[in-house]
Amino acid sequence: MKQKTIVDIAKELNISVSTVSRALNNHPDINENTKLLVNKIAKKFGYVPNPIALGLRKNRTSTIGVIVPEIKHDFFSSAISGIEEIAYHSGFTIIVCQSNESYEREVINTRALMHHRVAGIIVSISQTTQNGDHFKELNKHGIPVVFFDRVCQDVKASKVIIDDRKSAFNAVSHLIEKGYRKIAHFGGPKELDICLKRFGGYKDALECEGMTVDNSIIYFGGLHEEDGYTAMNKLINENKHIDAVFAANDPIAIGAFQRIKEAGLKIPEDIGIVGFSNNKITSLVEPPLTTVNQPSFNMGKRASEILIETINKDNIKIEPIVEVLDTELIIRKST
Amino acid sequence: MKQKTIVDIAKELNISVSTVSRALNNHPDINENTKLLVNKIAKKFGYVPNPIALGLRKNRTSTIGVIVPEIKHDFFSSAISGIEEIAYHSGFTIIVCQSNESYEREVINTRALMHHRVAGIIVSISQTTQNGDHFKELNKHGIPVVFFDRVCQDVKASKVIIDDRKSAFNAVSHLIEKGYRKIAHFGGPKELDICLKRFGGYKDALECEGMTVDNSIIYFGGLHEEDGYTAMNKLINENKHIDAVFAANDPIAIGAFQRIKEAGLKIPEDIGIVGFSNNKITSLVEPPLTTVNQPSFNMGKRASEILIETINKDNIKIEPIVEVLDTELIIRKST
DNA sequence: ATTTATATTGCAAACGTTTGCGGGAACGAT
DNA sequence: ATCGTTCCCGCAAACGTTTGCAATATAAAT
Repeated sequence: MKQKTIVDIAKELNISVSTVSRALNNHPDINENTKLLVNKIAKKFGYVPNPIALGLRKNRTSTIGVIVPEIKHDFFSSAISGIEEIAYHSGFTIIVCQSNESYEREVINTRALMHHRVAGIIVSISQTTQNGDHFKELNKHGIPVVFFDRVCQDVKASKVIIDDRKSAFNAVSHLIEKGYRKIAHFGGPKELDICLKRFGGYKDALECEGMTVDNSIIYFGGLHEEDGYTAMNKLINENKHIDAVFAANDPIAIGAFQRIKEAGLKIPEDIGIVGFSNNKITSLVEPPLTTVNQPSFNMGKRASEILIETINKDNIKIEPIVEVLDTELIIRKST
Repeated sequence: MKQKTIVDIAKELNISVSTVSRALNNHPDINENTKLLVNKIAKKFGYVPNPIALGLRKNRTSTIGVIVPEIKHDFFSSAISGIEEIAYHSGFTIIVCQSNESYEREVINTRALMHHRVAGIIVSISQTTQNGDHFKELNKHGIPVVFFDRVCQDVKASKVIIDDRKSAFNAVSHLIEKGYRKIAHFGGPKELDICLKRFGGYKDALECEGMTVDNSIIYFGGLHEEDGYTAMNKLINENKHIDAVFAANDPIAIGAFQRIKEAGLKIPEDIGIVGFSNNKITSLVEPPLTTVNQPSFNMGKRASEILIETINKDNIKIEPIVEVLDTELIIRKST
């Protein structure tokens, strides 16, 4: 079974394809009556414009590329959900790629999307990305980019972010307020800007209260559970005395959490703990974790909206938008 | 900046585009030497074939469509991860859509992917899908489909599934073995085949031990946490005495879990509980949940592999493959 | 009646590929 | 010298659209 084309419609009505094309696009040159006729036949034929032919003609498709480090992570999958939701209602489809935290793969994906002539790209960069040249290439080809959460500082593009520093500041201030005094920090990879900012917020909070930052209870590592676990493990083995942990994200917090429980220490009495992102899981562990709510779904939605606006503005150069979404400290039983 | 095309290469070498095309495709008609030349210039120009032009010509792209109920659910996002992983290494990109458990949207997505001339589609159907006609349309257009987990029985297509009945049987048998006698079942929507099968396994296990199935402690509802919570809530309010719960999936189990704890009942002493899917979270609650491990990532991978094989076999009609992946009962502290 | 403006349509090129067919050159065989 | 092969290459159509330009018809203005 073959799809009908405008050629079929043209033949059916004994008119030219150009007239059909214009009629379908509601071009003012075309007689209202023929428009009616054309649309009637189009409906009858179940005509759907071929997006590929269109893509070839316009040298651009109505597809949005999405690159994230790992699809299966809570934060990213709900962001993708948000992106898809908006895209769907605007007639765009999304192509999803994962970089697996590898710079090389991110570059390959970016190029592949470019060659696919996507209308735009939404990306949260990989841990190992130090250089944004591949995104600058996109600009040269007129493909707009929107970053979310993990942004590339040296690329001029719209960004949807949160105030990591302030959010971390609030989280740690809360710990201090609760009376915790020896607060460890389990950070993510130093290469990641957001991790540095969260670390910055941690320092701000301590200094704000005249407390000293003690480098011997600060660790930087990966973003996963095992990283939190090993950090906590070290602390315990080395007999470092702490009474609270501020983790750069929830998985790290959960890892630390497990090691703390294994050690027979009580949360929040012996050790307080706060995570970052408000992953589903944080509300379900016992005790539930205090964490910073990061509006993943909405970040995806906003990124999608901004990108689509930019696409529709077309050639008009618009200034990049930097949108900072609100976070909220969710205080639960772990502090 | 414009991408170079084979026309540019042809001009550069003063040969025809057809020769360039054939040279790049390693056609036997072409002289080895010119092949070398063409490839040299292609490399020099950074030539990348335009997938859109190719798509138009072949009336098919190298894109795989994926339709899932909700991207953000653990099970689906890791399946997508697996799909993408395989697709990436085979030179395919994936377009991801979500049906939001809506039949209508699933149909729309299916059609949209068809019009996008995807090479094939991987799908896990929505809760509300009773009818597979939209998938049969795909067959008519020669677009292969692979179902995973939630399959459409009346459509002839490859499937990657688990043995839901047997897995449920094992889970419930385990409960019985542990000495539980009044085992409730919190099922998902009856429209969903996998839920019926899990219910079937539950019954099998009871009957196998000569126990009677008591409809008053069996509930069917949604697949979410709140559904498990309300089911458990009812049971408690109505003073129904049970000593174990077999839930159709992990979120339901977690919901029940929370209500049980709220009631001050001890797990596993007062009530045993087993879930289904081995979502990340089940290992982190206290006590960790016994559950059935469902290899989501691998299901995605296999679905992807099978689809790509089918695509590459092209016109050759191959018999649908039904692949049943192994599950494993993960026994933890909740039973 | 002639010119001018307006409304409506069609022609053909273009987007970047692939591919069936035809054809010239070189070579060996007769 | 003629023929048949083999090797290599080019022409042109095709995939489904859009769009600048030309063309026709009709109406209005002079």
